[in-house]
Amino acid sequence: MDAAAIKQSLEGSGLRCTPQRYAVMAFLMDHPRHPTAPEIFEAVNRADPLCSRATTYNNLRDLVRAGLVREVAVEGRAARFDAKGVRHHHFICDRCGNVEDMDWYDVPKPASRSLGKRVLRESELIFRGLCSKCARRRAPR
Amino acid sequence: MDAAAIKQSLEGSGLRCTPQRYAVMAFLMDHPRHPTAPEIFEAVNRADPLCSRATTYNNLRDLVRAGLVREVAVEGRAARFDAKGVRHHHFICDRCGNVEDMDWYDVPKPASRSLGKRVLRESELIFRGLCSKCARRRAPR
DNA sequence: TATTAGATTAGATATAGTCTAAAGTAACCA
DNA sequence: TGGTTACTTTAGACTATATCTAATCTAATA
Repeated sequence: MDAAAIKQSLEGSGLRCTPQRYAVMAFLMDHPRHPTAPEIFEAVNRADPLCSRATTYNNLRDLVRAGLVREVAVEGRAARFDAKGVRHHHFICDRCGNVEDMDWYDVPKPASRSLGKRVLRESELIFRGLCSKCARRRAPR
Repeated sequence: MDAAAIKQSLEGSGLRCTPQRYAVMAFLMDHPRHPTAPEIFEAVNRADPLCSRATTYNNLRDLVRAGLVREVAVEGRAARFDAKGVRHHHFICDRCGNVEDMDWYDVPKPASRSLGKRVLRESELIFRGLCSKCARRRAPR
């Protein structure tokens, strides 16, 4: 996605396109591997040493609020983020903790009785097991 | 679940039943609301002020490794835990962040082509939206 | 241009989790 | 029983992650 498109999606969501916010968004689109907040900060701050931690975190929050970015549900202590692009599920490796994307498919919704008064917005799947690298190590040949 | 049963499940998993480990396990069984690690520590430490933070965290790790406790995948910075009992999915409220249990049902597995060399152990669902309390506040009446 | 709302900054602070070294406890075996 | 060993706990230091604060800057707009 090019600069103009990013700018447009920010402004379309009511966010000013500041250089710092742009940098966060661009990094997320270039790195669809669910980077952690510290990784994002480190990368953005390396490119622009004046961009502070607070700004990076503020922008991540703003982008999530605006619906342009998703915070990924994983265990582990650093928050992980994902620019919303193609829908996908997640595979979390039991052993190394890596989070990988899995093809999207629709999931049967819960019975409305079990849903109660809750308002359902979306359903995502988390698969667990061993990623291909760890599976290879575990059962070599 | 009574004391003997907890003791038995610990020892059946190769863990000594120490007073501190027992306290963590008993707290999790009594509070199936996915408490955070700090909440667990605070409760256990209140009952037994000598039980240290390191011990609580070590025991949580041991219980997860032994398969008696599950670490719940949520965004947010404090780890949340859940004694393994009845299988269930999770509903996370967009607004207040609370994690609630949802009835279990089996989920279609991913195509083996998309799975590749990964080894799948389990699949769990995360529903997102508004919990009943927040839904009421949002759309009163 | 003046006003105002929104953003950014550095650094302090808060919160969560891990590590260390010493001491304590339980299992086991001669 | 006593000795050996592996496991466990403890307090507190330390690290990592995230948020807050107050001052300053920037951009939109009247």
